Amino acid sequence: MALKDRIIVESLKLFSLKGFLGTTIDDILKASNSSKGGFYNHFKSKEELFYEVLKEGRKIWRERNLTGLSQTASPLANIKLFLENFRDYYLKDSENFPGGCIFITLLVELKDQRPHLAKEISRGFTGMKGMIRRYLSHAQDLGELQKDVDIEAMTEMIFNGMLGATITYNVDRTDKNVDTTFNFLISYLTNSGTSAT
Amino acid sequence: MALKDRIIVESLKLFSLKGFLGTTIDDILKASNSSKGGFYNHFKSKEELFYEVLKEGRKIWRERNLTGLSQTASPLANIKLFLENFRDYYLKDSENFPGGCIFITLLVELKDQRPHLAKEISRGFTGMKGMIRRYLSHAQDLGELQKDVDIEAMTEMIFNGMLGATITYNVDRTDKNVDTTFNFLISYLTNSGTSAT
DNA sequence: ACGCACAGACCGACCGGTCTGTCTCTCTCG
DNA sequence: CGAGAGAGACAGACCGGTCGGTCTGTGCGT
Repeated sequence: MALKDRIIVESLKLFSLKGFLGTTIDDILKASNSSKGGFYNHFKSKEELFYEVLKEGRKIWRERNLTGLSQTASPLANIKLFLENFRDYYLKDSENFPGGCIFITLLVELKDQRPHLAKEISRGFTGMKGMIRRYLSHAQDLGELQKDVDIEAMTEMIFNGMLGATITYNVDRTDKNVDTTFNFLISYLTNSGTSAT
Repeated sequence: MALKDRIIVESLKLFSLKGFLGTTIDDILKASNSSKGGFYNHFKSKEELFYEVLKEGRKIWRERNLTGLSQTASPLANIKLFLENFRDYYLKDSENFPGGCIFITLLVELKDQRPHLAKEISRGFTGMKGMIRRYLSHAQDLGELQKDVDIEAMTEMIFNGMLGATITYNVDRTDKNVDTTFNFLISYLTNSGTSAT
């Protein structure tokens, strides 16, 4: 693998563990077996690396969470699959994210210290929340969800539940809590369906 | 106010905004209008300050969240009051926590960089989750909650929902999302009660 | 006169970033 | 085909600034 890619991949892991400001250039150089000259030949600053790492992180996020989702499947099935993907293939991907979800780590670290970088991260969260809302709304339109379900409240609840479970998992690294939360969300969706048993 | 207290109070705000490692001694000295000599006369290291700030933060947390809770009231009423306290008096306390909940900020920052400090923080979260579980369990014993309610799942859901909503609020500072989430949790508790309307 | 509370100069370590130099690959021209 | 010039890739010394922490000194209350 070429140096530039090696730097990005190793930085992704380091940022996930120590954040952006907490990771030094020397940390990155050691992990990617390079030097200052090698680094600044490919990136004009640490901040430019940030954007490239964010792009790579998002690519992996999509691979883990969006595989299997389809236009043809029902919206309700899609959102359940998304929750399962997130739980089984994203959260527990300690290969790419040894310190847990990199987006939360960076968002919390940078929101008041580098607002312009944090803003870029939060666009991803806005997008994810929008996706949840669209699926729910579409499901209700198709009659898959009961008419009296409050789409906005359910969106917030699913989103915040996922966020909280992610942090809990990042900290204690046990499956139990996160599995319990995701199972609750999935079964709540099932019970809100029109063919609830 | 004496210098030591001034340093602790200002550090609380700064830690909430920039984290522990992101806040420099000079930041603290400027905010508390002091000098190196003044600081190290009261604290033998930055890490010692951490513990004192954590203690102060917890004191404020208890003041905001536990007022009104009583042994005599019903457990279900207590947990609902707790949720309202958290939403109205703790989360929105930008006086003491201008950067949002200090415990989450510090936990995310330190979990892989200063594990022994993070461990101390996470004890607080464990305690809060235990409190929720005890209230729910007690409520079910008293017949306030339906027998088929899964206490463990509900505990995780409330806890993770609060956690997620707190981060969401820290980032976008709008009441709407957090209010929606807390209203959902409170009404879900109500609907799980034996006297549900 | 003694001791606590504080001020601020100072220290070695480390930060992000620059700069010079070397090595190697490729393209050009006789 | 081969010599040499140019360019990109990388190594590492170096720079000014900042970090947490130390040390000396000073003023003040007792």
